[in-house]
Amino acid sequence: MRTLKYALLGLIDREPITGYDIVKEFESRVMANFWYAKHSQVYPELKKLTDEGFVEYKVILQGEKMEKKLYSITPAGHEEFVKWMKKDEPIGVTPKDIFRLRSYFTDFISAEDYMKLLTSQLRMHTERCNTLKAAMESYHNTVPAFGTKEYGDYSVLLGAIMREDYYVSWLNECIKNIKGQANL
Amino acid sequence: MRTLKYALLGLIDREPITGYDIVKEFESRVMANFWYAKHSQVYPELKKLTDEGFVEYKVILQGEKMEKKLYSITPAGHEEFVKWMKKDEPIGVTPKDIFRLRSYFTDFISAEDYMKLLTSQLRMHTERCNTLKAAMESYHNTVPAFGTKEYGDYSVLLGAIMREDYYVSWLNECIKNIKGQANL
DNA sequence: TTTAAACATGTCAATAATTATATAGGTTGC
DNA sequence: GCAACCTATATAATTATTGACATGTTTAAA
Repeated sequence: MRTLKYALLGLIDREPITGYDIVKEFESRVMANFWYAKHSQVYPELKKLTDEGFVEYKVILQGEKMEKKLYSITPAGHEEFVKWMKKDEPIGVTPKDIFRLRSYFTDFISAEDYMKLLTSQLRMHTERCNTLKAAMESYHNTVPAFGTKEYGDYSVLLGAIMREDYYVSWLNECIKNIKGQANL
Repeated sequence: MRTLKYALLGLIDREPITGYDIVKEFESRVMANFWYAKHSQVYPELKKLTDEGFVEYKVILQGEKMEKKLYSITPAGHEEFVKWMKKDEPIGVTPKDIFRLRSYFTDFISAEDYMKLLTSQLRMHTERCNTLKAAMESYHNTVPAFGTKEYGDYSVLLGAIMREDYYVSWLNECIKNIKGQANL
């Protein structure tokens, strides 16, 4: 399906951007909540998109010698991206989750050991949740206007917070269930 | 990290099982909620696990001629699996989500077109959610005892329902936000 | 001034995962 | 009898992803 292709086209369509800055976007608080790629995947894909005529670049200088490639979208690239944006896709397989895999096999672990894992997960997800909620505060309880970049940011941030909230709830539910049975 | 390895070891550790039935487990209502693999990934992995001495198999006959391999765990395999079960791992990167990628780029789509996608997603996730809730009814509001296979099933099913519930809530929130702005 | 961190781009090998192709036996119902 | 579907295993080709290797520049702080 080559989804990375569309992630790159979208970013480049917004404004000209370098490969390096694309990677930084993937590492950002907002984008990392639903997509990411390492630079070793991004640079080859940019090359491919250039070959296909969806993007183009001009070399600019940073300082005296250091070159960077500023990518921008071509008309063909914009068309390709907008076409993909409108496509309604089936939800497909649910994402993999290693901790759930362990939870499924709890018949091979003691309640004590599993409880340690649960509380550790709870701590980590609570922390991530708090980070996301702190980021949300910059919106001051106002939903940005649809059609702006800010609305996209807001919308996925809201989704990420809700996801972490539910995960924390699930972990708490598991802890409660086991405590109710085993007096730990 | 070779997580598939541990998914297979766990299934085989419970009771001897064929590759075909492992694939069926991955497609089942319960396991598909957190892990899956195609047969083309499972068979080579089983071969590898056999070479490594973590599992072994005996050939049995189905009918007159048809052979199948019944895999069972070795002591080394059991040890390897239990060691992994106790391992506390960082939560790592959040799972990728194509619909969220589209939501992030809503500045390239009309409110009408995006609303179509939202309602379609809502329909699909609601349906999945209802299927999961129907499966949950078999527990008759009773949490199975920790340490049983049933507890593992219950625990991940609960998590899956909570996940779909939150996703539906997020979609509804998005729909509400856009309706509030655009009078669609 | 030197040095550490960030900027900037790339390739390669290995692993992980998907899709497609191949083969063949077994069961059910019409 | 045979078609449709399920059981059962396997490989090939392709795509996705990671981690390591490789190289050099610029900036800001110590």
